[in-house]
Amino acid sequence: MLVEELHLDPEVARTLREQGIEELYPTQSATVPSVLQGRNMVVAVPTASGKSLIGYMALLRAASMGQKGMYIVPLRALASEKYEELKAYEQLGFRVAISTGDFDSRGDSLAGYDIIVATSEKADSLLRHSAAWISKLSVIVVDEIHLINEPDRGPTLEMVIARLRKLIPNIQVIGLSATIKNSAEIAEWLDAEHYTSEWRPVELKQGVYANSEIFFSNNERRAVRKIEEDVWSLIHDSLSNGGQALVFVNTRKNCESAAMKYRSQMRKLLQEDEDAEAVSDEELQDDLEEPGEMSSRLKDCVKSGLAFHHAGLTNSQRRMVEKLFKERKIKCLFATPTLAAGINLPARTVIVRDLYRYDSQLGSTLIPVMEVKQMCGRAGRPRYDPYGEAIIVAKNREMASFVLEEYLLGDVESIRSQIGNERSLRNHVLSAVATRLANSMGELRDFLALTFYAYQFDLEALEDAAVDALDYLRTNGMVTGEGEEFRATLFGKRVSDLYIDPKSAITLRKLISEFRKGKELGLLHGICSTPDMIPIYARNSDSEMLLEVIDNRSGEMILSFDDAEDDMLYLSELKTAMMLKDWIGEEREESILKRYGIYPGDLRNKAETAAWLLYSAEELAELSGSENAAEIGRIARRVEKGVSERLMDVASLRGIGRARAIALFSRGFRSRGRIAESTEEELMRVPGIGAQLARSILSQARRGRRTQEAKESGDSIPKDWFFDENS
DNA sequence: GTATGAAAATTATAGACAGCATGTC
DNA sequence: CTATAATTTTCATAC
Repeated sequence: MLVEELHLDPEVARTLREQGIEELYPTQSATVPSVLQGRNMVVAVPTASGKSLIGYMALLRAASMGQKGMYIVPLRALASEKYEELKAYEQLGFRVAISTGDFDSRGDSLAGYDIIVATSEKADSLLRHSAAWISKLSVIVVDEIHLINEPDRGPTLEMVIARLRKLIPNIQVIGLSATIKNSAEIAEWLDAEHYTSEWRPVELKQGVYANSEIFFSNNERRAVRKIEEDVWSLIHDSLSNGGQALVFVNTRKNCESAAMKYRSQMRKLLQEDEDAEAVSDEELQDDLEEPGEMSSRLKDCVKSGLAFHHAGLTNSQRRMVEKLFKERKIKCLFATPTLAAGINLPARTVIVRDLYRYDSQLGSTLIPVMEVKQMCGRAGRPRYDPYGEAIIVAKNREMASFVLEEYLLGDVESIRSQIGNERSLRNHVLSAVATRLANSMGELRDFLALTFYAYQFDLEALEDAAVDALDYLRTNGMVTGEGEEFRATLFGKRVSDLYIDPKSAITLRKLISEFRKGKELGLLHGICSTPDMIPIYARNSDSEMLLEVIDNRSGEMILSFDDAEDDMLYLSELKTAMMLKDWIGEEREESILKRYGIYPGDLRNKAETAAWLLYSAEELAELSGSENAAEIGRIARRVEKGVSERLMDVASLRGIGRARAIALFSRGFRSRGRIAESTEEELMRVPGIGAQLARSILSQARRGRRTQEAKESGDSIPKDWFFDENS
């Protein structure tokens, strides 16, 4: 179908043509006309088959009628990707915004925008804050709607959809899904049309490799020349035909060791290829320069034309690796599932090396068919590759026939609502009550009736579980009111707004009242014991050291080891707390990474989460009138930046983080005042500070001197912790 | 007693959202 | 088809 047959606004049609979209893909032709009539739609098709455009059309239709639309995605990185794509439509006069936890469009409010891209949690948070513009939404596009099946994050997505449908009964819902067994059931739940297809713009050949031979699902076979070992043979096969390879493995360690292992072969291969473009030194210097052994291994690999990609990399390292792969300066990439469902990074050849993955609950398990399909779906770059090839590696013939049967020809799993669990209900029941969506059991029931759970299973059971959650919230002072009517307390409302788990809030409350000077470790440990923080893993060999800390520093703790339900878990929490303590000490990052056996990405993630929880603790402390609020706030800011008490003054300058604060301090610039008295030339002699930054911090320091005193603020008014109600 | 090396036992294991106020080389 | 790689400990053997 041609774009002009859609009878679009001529301006919209012209913009599409400018992007090279003249003719729609079959998937789009089959769905866009209905979408443009305002119908609900669930589209379950492979990745990279032009799903997003279906959503964009719905958003553009709404915008051209003066209404708002929201595009909901599961990852921050995806939000940026969609935001960049949607910005192309700003020339039509529409305004596009992005809103995620770490990045917001400039401007005070989202009210002035026509299209808003947000993560599911951010969308939930916006709903909790009851922004007035929400009622102006006329369409939501839910990308990767099958993630409703995720135990941790699925409930949020499901609740956001249910809430928006409750709030705006006529809202148009576009659900974009991977191919799953029961996508029709999702469509029925949403009163939507249902479309599913296996069509892709690039042909995909899927096969199993065993004994130097690939067996394709279409019954073709191909022998692969064996070079040293199986995986390298497959990579070599693809690369020597001008392709790129993306190899999925099951652990970070495997990911790195595989990349390291093939460096020399890769270099040899690159030397034979004349038009191979090497990675320049500047690129290596600027963007991959991070402390730690992993970072130097990564640099080593990139120089050889291959790389690894997992969540232990910092975000800048990840973006850099992705960019180099897109530019074809990296020919072969080993990845954990980070790349399976993440941003769009296709390769000619996808190799699935491992089908088993360790699960802390179940031990070693086969990974879901859906996930393998997602990985395989990354094969074949539209417009560049003639076809894509996805190959699953099997140990032997028996395994190969199992793989063919179950993974290549078999059904994809069904998805199930996950909101029934305790954690999900205490979170979302609180938010429903706090936003006045549900003021009584009847209203709560009406709301729950709109969930996929109620559609798929049974509203009665859900209601019973919700009553339990409500009791929990009541006994812990977050919900009040007897009998039929209930409402959130001030405490409950704040917990909902801060977006923390009610269970975390209860821990924070204890920490706030029992925190004293000298109990920083205890505070940090308490933060690490909340369900919102996933602690770093404590190895067996860490136990001795950790138990010693418990013996010698029990005075610094707030939650004691003796009361712990799970000893190993307590040790993990304590280890995480100690890592954070070092982070806000002046320990070198490199030695922290080594001491705790973690990667730079983990350190940043834990610090970010801890800073958020400490900020929440500060807010709750203020709410209760606790005198600990200010001190907890200071620790929150230190964790955010990773600096010690004495570095705080210098680190409060914009552009100065951990490393530069230490560098400045050690060269005598110990305060903003001291910096204000210096010159740009002097500052530039400090490593890591260039001309631009020197000018910026100098002017900040000088300006800051004048406004310092004005910033002193008064104490908060003490309020009853438990029973103070919403007005 | 101790050096050596192979075999056996043990250890460890993917990912990533949110508050709030603004922006480095 | 409830895995596997890396690391540490154990143990047999030779000197």
